[in-house]
Amino acid sequence: MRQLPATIASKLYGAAELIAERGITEAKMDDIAAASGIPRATLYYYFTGKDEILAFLLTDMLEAIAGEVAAAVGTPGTARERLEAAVHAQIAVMLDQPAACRALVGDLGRATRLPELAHALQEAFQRPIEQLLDEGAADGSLQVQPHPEDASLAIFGAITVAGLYHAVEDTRPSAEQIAKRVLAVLMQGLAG
Amino acid sequence: MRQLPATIASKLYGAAELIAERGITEAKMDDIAAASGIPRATLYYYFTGKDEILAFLLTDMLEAIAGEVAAAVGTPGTARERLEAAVHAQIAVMLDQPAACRALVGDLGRATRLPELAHALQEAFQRPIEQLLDEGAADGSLQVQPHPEDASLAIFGAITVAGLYHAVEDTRPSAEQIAKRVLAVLMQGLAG
DNA sequence: TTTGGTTTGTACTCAAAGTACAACATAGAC
DNA sequence: GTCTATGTTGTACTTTGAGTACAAACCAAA
Repeated sequence: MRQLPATIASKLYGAAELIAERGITEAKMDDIAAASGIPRATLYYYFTGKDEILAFLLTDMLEAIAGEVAAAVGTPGTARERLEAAVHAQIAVMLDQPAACRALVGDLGRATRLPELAHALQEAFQRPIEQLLDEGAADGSLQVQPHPEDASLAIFGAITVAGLYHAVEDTRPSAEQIAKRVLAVLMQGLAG
Repeated sequence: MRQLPATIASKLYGAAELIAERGITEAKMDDIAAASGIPRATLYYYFTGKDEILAFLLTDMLEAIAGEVAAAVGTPGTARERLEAAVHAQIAVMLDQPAACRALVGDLGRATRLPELAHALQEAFQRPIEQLLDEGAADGSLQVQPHPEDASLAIFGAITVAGLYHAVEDTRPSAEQIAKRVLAVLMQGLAG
């Protein structure tokens, strides 16, 4: 995939809705060209094929999430406050591009190989969160986690599924609402 | 899709690994036939196409999860104990068919329309869990949840992502291990 | 042994992904 | 200005594989 001009990148989001609606298989290259306003030949000039278009959307979103999460983690405050900020950040990014989210859940396997995704996720999300859990254990704002990898995975899952669900359904509460509710469960726990 | 003989259904799982590895697009109908030992023409006799094969794997797994979860929920004990049992049950089902899980995350959109999945999930998982949360609030074993829908979504997400992650990676702890760790976070919460 | 569903092989059609390539546009370099 | 690189796009072509058609064989039960 060639270095992508910003104009093209932004136009592509115009096709995300289409891909989300039909799935990448039913969204023909001609349709994507029409929906994005980028001629078919140009698409093939920049991308090796359909899958790479999806891959672009995915990495774009992962980078956005990674960036926002990193920013939130780098903020001053207790580990707990920063964790809350990170959760808000991820949900905000997802709800910012609901169509891309829907397109991606539907066709994840065509955007990336799953083990690579797992790896990218670790870098973008798990690692910073694990660090936060560590720091929280130190500053007392969070509990000590015997298995921080699994804890961060559970956190990521809770956020992501909640975000995706609200991106798929259109009954969309604000990002703040969702984050608040997910955090309520994650922070307080379920036990009575 | 015609009523499927058990012999065919079971053979299909033999193709799940292939589909997981290559993705449904790269797994050609001929390959699926070869991998499952079901002749191509027979596949087309029972299924309208590739997607329906995937749909079969999905509904099969959802039914298994729904069944096990329902059983766990129907058990005697406090709501909390039953919730823990339900979590164990879901993870056990997922790790029982890791290949099908991987195949499905990769190509969810070809197995079902996403809104329908959201709906099926509500029936199979969210509803029983919400009920459990209610009962837990009543018997004191679980906290009162102001937004049980979102709470059950977060629970589902935490479990599912943890399960999928371990199904994709091959560093597979036992279902019990995973369930225990996810539950530790969910029950105790993160706050210090 | 006949009838109706199941199972399977073979041959065919057709949509669309991807490729090839030429024409045109644009912008620095000289 | 004109030359040259690279970017942009239209058009025509190739190829792959999904799905279909259909007939032959196979059962199982009436």
